[in-house]
Amino acid sequence: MTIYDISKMAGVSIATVSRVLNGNANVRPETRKKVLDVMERCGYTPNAFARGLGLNSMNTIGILCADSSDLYLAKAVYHIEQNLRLGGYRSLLCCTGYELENKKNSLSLLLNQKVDGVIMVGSNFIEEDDADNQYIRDAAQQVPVMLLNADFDYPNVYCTLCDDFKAAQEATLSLIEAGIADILYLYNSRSYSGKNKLAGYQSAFLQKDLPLSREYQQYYAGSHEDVDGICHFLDGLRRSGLSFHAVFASEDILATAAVKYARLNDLKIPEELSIIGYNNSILASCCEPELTSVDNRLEDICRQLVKTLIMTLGGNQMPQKTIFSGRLIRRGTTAPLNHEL
Amino acid sequence: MTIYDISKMAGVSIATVSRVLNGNANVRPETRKKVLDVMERCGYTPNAFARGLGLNSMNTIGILCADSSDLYLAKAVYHIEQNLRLGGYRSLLCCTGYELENKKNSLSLLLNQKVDGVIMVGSNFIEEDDADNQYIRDAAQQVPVMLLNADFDYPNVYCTLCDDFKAAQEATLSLIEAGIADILYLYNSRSYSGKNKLAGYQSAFLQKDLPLSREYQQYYAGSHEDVDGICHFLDGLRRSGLSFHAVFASEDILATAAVKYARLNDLKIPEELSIIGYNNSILASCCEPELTSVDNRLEDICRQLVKTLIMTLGGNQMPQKTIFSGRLIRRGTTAPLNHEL
DNA sequence: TCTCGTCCATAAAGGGTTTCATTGGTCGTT
DNA sequence: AACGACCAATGAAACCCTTTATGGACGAGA
Repeated sequence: MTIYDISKMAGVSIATVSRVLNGNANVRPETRKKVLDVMERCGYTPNAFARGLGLNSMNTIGILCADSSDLYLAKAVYHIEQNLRLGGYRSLLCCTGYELENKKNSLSLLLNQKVDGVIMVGSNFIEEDDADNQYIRDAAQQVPVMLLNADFDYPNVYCTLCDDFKAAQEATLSLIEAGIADILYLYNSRSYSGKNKLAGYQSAFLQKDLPLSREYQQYYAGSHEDVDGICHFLDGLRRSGLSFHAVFASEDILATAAVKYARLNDLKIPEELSIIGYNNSILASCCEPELTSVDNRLEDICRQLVKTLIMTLGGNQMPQKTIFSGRLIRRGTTAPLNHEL
Repeated sequence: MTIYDISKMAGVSIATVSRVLNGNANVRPETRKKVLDVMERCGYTPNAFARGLGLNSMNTIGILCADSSDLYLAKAVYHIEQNLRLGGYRSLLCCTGYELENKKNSLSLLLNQKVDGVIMVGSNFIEEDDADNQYIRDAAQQVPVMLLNADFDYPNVYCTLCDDFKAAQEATLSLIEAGIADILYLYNSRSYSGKNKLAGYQSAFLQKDLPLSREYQQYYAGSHEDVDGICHFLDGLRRSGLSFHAVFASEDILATAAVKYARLNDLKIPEELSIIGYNNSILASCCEPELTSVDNRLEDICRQLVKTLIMTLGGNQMPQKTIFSGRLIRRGTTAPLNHEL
């Protein structure tokens, strides 16, 4: 069942059928109806490959993400897919892992598949050594490249992100203003956004004229999902003599581990240990007490990112950077406002 | 840069170039090398659309899942994508939500896109009223349809699943054998696998000649992610006079809420309340104590499912049903083996 | 009559795959 | 040595199904 069959049955040429398919205005209403009727009757759908060949597009966007089973990335992928589909695009998902070589391979896989655009989910796609980012610049030569939560200045690369610096600063300030100065910053990523969070934490101390100690900025190198490992890590810090009355974590899972650590060591939350997480994920509500966490506007970011992409593909000029403000969601692991210890 | 350019530069016909591209054996090694050299030098990659048109396939599989931000479904999608990519296939992701109409729409979206196969992730794709499942049968007419954790008997439909009945039975038995008879079964899905779990729970009571009470089988209708809502739900049950010393939940999130409920009510785990979850997700390790949970072999299932699909696409005859056995992972929310209350 | 729009058809891309025919060489037979 | 059978390697051309540029037919208005 091809466009030829339809054209014959409707008594018109294939060009007219094509015009009907593509909503071209130059078709008399009667003709249009006739063609549509035949299509309907035959259950005809145009061949997607032939269409792709003709239009050089199958309305497909490539989504790159390191690990779509990660709570945060999964949510991002979900919202992106939703928005893309509503905009008439399909989502080709590619999980790359965290190694540069794999990221490059996955990217060229998508480009070979002739996607109309690429979305990179997570700031881990920006490499430390800028020379390594050539693969992004190369891709941007072919299609628009959208970065979620990363910042990269290059033509045809569009960034949509949360101001993690400010959000982290605000979260840290809220702890300081509650009278806590020994705040452990616990993080597990040195990506672009990871760095910004750390910088935000640091800036809060500078702003309050408090001393900043390297020992209070701890990087956890283990698996994202190893809650016990994180607990032990915290335990090790305490045993090594580090004393802290608050933990600010770069991810909810780290904060969750901190809650568990407090539980295991009979520390009262928030009186003896305040905890702030990041991402405001479902883990926040799984904790007892519930986690205070930074909401980094993932849903808004995804919506805006896809909107920018679709507009760009439509030939519109769009801003290359959009920044959202995070916000602190106060729950049970921090003292309520106006509360003095 | 087309196959014509390459053929000219290499001094062969396009047929030969195509043969080289597709690994056809009937090409002299020197000729092959010559062509490959030219391709390399020109950085040539064949046009995916043209290829799709010629082969009627772009090696793409459609993945349908209700909500890829759901912890469990996200993991499934992740493993499926990994295995597909390793097998040389691309993944077109489509999140459908839980409404039949949307599932149908998403499915025809994928079929119009001419995917080589469809994977439905989650037993919620099987409808209660079998007439509604016509959309699956229709799809199976066009491409192989793979169901994850669902059972559906129809030509060209392949099912890979966990024996949830047995796993749930085993989990329930382990509680009974620890001396607990008032076991609340808490579930939030009436899908195929949800029903099997419930039946497994029931059968354990029958097997032990214990009375089975409707009141101990509670369906939670609220949001998957509303931990507080679940807590309140449990609280309501207790207040209404229901007494239970164990909770067996059809999902870890429900079990997590039960842990929280115990915490809020100062119930000792597992002495006063034993809890078993399902899926053995990361939530299990976020709890304190850690959740005993049923591991339903998701990773194995995904691997097998994709293997079956790829073999089927390769023209091999494959079994239409593969069943894995779940296993109970004992952790802190149940009494250790040989422990008598 | 000439011009201009509207509607539609013809045919040419678009870039591969694949069938079929052809060539040239190897091998076995007589 | 001559011949035919057979096979590996290759090329020409058909085919896959659209989109779209070009231009023709036709009717209306000047």
